[in-house]
Order: sequence, then structure tokens, then C-alpha cells
Amino acid sequence: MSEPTIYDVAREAGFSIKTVSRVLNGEGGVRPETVARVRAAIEHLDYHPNPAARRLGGGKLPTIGLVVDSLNDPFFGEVIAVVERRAVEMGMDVLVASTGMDAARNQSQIERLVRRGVAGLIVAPFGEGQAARAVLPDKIPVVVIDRQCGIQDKDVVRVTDHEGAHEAVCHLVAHGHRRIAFLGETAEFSTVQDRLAGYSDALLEAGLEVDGQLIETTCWDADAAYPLALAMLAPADAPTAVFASTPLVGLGVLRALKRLDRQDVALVVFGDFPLAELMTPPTTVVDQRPTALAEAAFAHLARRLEDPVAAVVETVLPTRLVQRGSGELPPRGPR
Amino acid sequence: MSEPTIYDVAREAGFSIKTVSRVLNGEGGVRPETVARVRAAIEHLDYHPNPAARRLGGGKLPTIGLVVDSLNDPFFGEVIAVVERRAVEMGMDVLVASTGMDAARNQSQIERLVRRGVAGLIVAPFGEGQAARAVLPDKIPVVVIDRQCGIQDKDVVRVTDHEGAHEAVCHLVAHGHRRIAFLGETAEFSTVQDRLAGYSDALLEAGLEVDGQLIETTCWDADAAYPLALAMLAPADAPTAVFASTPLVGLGVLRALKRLDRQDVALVVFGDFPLAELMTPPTTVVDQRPTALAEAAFAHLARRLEDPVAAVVETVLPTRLVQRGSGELPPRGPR
DNA sequence: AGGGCGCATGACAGCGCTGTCAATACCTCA
DNA sequence: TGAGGTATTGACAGCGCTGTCATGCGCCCT
Repeated sequence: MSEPTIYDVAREAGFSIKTVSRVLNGEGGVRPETVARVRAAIEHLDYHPNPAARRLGGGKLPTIGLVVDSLNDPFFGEVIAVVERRAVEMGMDVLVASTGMDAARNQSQIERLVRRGVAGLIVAPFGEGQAARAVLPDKIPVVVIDRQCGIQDKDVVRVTDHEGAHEAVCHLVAHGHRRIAFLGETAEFSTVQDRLAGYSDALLEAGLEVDGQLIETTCWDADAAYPLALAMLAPADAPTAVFASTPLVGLGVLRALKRLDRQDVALVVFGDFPLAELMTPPTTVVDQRPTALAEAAFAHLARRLEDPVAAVVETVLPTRLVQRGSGELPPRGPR
Repeated sequence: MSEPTIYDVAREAGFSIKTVSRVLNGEGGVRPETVARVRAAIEHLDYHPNPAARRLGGGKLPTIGLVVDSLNDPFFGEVIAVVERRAVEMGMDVLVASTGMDAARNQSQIERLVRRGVAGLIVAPFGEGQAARAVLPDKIPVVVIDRQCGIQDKDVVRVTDHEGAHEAVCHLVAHGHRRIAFLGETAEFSTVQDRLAGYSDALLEAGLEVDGQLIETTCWDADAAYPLALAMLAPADAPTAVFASTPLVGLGVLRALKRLDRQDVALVVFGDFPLAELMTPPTTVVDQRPTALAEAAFAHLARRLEDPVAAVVETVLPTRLVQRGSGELPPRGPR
């Protein structure tokens, strides 16, 4: 009635549990004929090794831990979906943990997962440099996603934040914009800092002034961005285009535009979001391609699970400018 | 260097491991003074019991399994976020599993989680009646969410599908609509069947004819709904209002409306979605309140983990009609 | 023929915890 | 004073698996 154990398999196959264990773990040193018989017994009994027991014997759980900011964020939702699919394909589970933008919680979540005995971790890290690095375990493989945070000795998969922002702003400039606003929280994340740098560089290259009045670096979420966007777009000399450094900030901007009933302000958002194509006008975005990022992260983790001492790699995926309309609006004339 | 074990705590406290175990599990029969000393030792060593070892001793992992259709669906994303937050609050983990609308995978995922030794399961079930019920384990608590699927002997948390659809269609009727379309896949899910029933009942109550031409029951996702919506809205005698039975179907309809450049078709979507307020016009929805649903599901599971023989309850949460504009449009005049 | 070697397999001790049952000390009541 | 409780604690055997080390056997070489 209860789950069969390795003893049942051993009895069924007519060998010792150790031999079964060898077959299970592909250790070799077993006659092919024996392997076949053990396999048959496993099949016959529908045996599945008990992960807890395995772990107890010093091993790791067939489980991957995934630590992200927010589990209902569309970006991370995509990441979760990909990681889960790949993990299940190779017989592993996924434990999820959210940090909710809280460094302490980030740390405690990581520690919890490590204690649980996960075999590897995919983490969207938090903070910067030493602090960010310190909370990552060294005993198991870790792949850092989305934000590099100055971490040097772990595999990292991120996107071209600087180049993506640069391209977006160049795009706006190419469409005639001279006054382009930047909205985003730069204190918290290096990614947003990189995007701000990309923004500034693009302006400078175009021979345009970087106007501090048009740069808002204190809004993280949509609720914070909304009033700031409202205020920024109100004046007579308001910018004719806006670069939103994250989808949430973009949402705040879109709300402000809706509120102001303005469809003439050009907008590019860093990070795609569902229904962007249904906005009026459809929103032009810098696609971070979360699926590709997640695939790469998982591939790195899988590689490192096999070969823990493989060389550390940093993968920087290119972003993709998706022109949908809002980023191609011309500057409106003076009111 | 390595994690402290119960032996370390016992030594530190000056008692046997069994006494430490008693304190850990709140078994009682331990002098308060002893409890305090053990607690102090635990604190001092930063000891955390090894879940794998616990499970091996016949127990369950401090882990909840969550099985949903899709991990990047906004609705389930909300559910995941809530469940994870609550679970962590009570020291538990969350293992996620997606089924991708595949009955076989649904079953294998559930079996996998059960084998892992999760303490309880929250499942969006699949199929109908016997088949749906059969894959649910009986050894551990299970809470069924979103779809009842004819399951009688498990706790269920769902929403008022019939009433919600009924209210939505009545709302459209009240705004003068006489030709109201229904789009959604009814073969797969009883929830959508209930919504269709609510739709039909509302029409009949209003003395309106239920026109099979206006009912499309074969589209599950946005890609399938799009051409069907396009076709349905094209004729001269096209419906003046549409009821979309799921957010994905709603998305397909919105795409079709965008394509046709029509802003005069009334629309109510069953299930809220991000950015609905930013549509033109903003989309009126029947909010399924995923957060409330997830909270209720978790509460049920927690209750049942404490008391496995508690009476089975079915919680039916009311939906909420969120009027944003698209559902309040008047019927357009003849072209 | 005999020593040595490699291959295939098995016996057994943990891993960290909980369940069972025993032991001890201290009371209580007759 | 002694039998029988009660409260507190501990010894020990698993749980299912893997790591270590031992065993048995056939084969090669000298």
C-alpha cells in the first residue's frame, strides 16, 4: 500500500539494496544484465527514490530554489514558468521564494532554501557588492539573474541595461524629441543606474543637454511613479517623450497619461508587459526577454550542477526594441 | 562549520536529544525550566531542524504544494504570491507545479509533489468528476481552488461563476444591449459552463432570445478567441456587446476590437487583468478576487493541517463587478 | 599450480530526527 | 510504610538511502 522502498526493489530484482542504489545513481560497476533486472523491478513496482532519505545521506534534494522580488510580477512570472518547466523535465522540483524588496527577507529566504537542501539556486539578488554577495551560499551552485549587483564569482545572466536604454533614447531622439524624461528608482538597483547611464549617454551623443529637471530617480512602483509623472507632464515646457525604466514605472506613466488624456507624449518602457500592444497608442518597449533570460539561467544552473567547478560566466543578453507606436510619436508642437 | 544538529543542541542544553525533540514539537511533558534551557541552546546555536530527517521519521515536509494551470497567468500569479507569503509566515515552503492544461501532467505533478512528502496541497483541478477526483491524494490535506469539478469530499474555494456572469450580462442588458455575445471554452471547464448558464439565464430573464449564433464555446486562449471575435463582430447584425468568459478570451476580444478600430462595442470580461483600467475604453470586469480566493484556500489548508478530520467545506466567494467604462457603453446605433 | 588483480556485489554504519517504551524521581493515598 | 501514580527524562530502534569497506569469483601471469 505504501510507497515501495529500495528494499522492495532489491528483493524483486534479487540483488542487494546497494546494487539498486548503484543503478539508480548510474555509478557503474554493475553488469548490464543486472542493470536491466533492477530497472525492470523499478518499473514493475513503480518505484521512486525517497528524496528526503537521499538528502539525509549527505546528498541534495532534487530541488531548485528560485528567489525573486515578487511572484506575481509578469517578468518573474515568466521566469518561474520557464524554470519550473525545465526543472520538471529533468525530474527536479522548484521551491519559490519572494523577497518583496526587503533585504532582510531576501537573506532569510535564501538561508531557508539552503537549509532545506536545495541542489541549486536561481536568485535575483538584492543590494550591492559585498552585501549582495554575502547572502549567497557557496556550498551549492547559484545563478544570479537580472541584476549583477557587483557579484563577480557567480554565474550571472542579465540583459544589456545600458545598451537597451541607450537604444530606446536614441530612438526617441531619432523621432525628433529633444526633451526626454527619465523615471525610475536608481538608488536601489544597479540595473536602473545602468539604464540611466544609457539614457544620459544617448542624450549627450545627440548633443542634447541632460536636464536634471527631467530625471526622476525616486519612484519604484506604479503608485509612486503616477504623481511624479503627472507633475512632470503638467508644465508648459513638459518633456515630449518619456523613458520609463521599469514596467511598473511605465504603468504609472500610462496612468498619468490616461488621467491627463494625453496621447501625444512619446513613451518607451524598459521591460515588456502584457497588453502593451493594446494601449492607445500601443506602447513601445525595450523587451528584456524574460524567457530567454530564464532559459539561460537554467542552462547555467544545470551545467554547474554537473560540473561545480566550471568557470564562472556572465551572460549578457541583448534586449530588443519593440516598436508599437508610442515610441514613434513625433514631438507635439508647442501648445 | 556544518549545520548544528539536534545532538549539538542536546549537548549544549545538557539534555537528551529526545527532550530537545519534545521541545521542538511542543509535545509537552517537559519542565518549563528545561524548555527554557533548550530554547536558549537552540537560539545560541542558531539551530534549525533538518526537514529531510524529520520527514524520514514518518513525518511530512514543512512544505505546501501548489498546482496550477500556468505559473505566469496573472490570476494564478496572485494566488502563488499570497500562498507563498502565508506559508513563509508559518515556516513552510511552497513547491510549485504547472499543469499546462494537460490532464496527464496534472496527475503526474500531483503525484510527484505527494512523493516529495508535502504536508498539503492546493490544486486547481482538471477534468471532471471521477477523473478529477481520482488524482487527488487522500493521505494529505487538499484544497481545491477555482474549479469545483464535481469534487465533493475536499475543501473547495471557488467564486460565484453563475452569479458573476449573470450580473455582468444583466448589467449589459440594463445598459440597453439586446444582442450580447458569449465567448469561451465550455467543454473543458465547468466554471465556464456555469458562466454560460449565468449568461443564458440573464438573457431569458430579460425576455431576450438566446441566440446560438452569438455563442462561441470553443476558444480557450487569446489566439483562438481573436479570429472568432473578429468574425463575430464583422457582420452588420453583429452583437453590440460581448461577454468574455475568461481574461484570455477577453484579451482576444480586445485585440479584435483594436484591429477593427472599434470602441463602441460594450465588453465585460470575467476575471480582472492588469491594465484593464488603461484600455480604451477601460475594461469593465467581473473580478474573481484571486487574493481573497488564495487567502481562503490557505486558511482552509492551515485549518486542515491542524485538524485533518475537520468537516469538508465549500467556500463560494462572491465576485465583484468592476465598472470601468467598457461595460457601460450604450448599444451603437445601426451603421 | 599459486599469487595477484579487477570486477561485481553485498554487509553495515551512519545521516538527523521521531516514535516506543523504559527508567527514574517524586508524590499520593491508604 | 508501601503500593501505585504521575511527571520528567532518556535509551534505542527505525525511516530510506548512500558511502565505506569487505567479500567472492574468474582470469592472468609466472
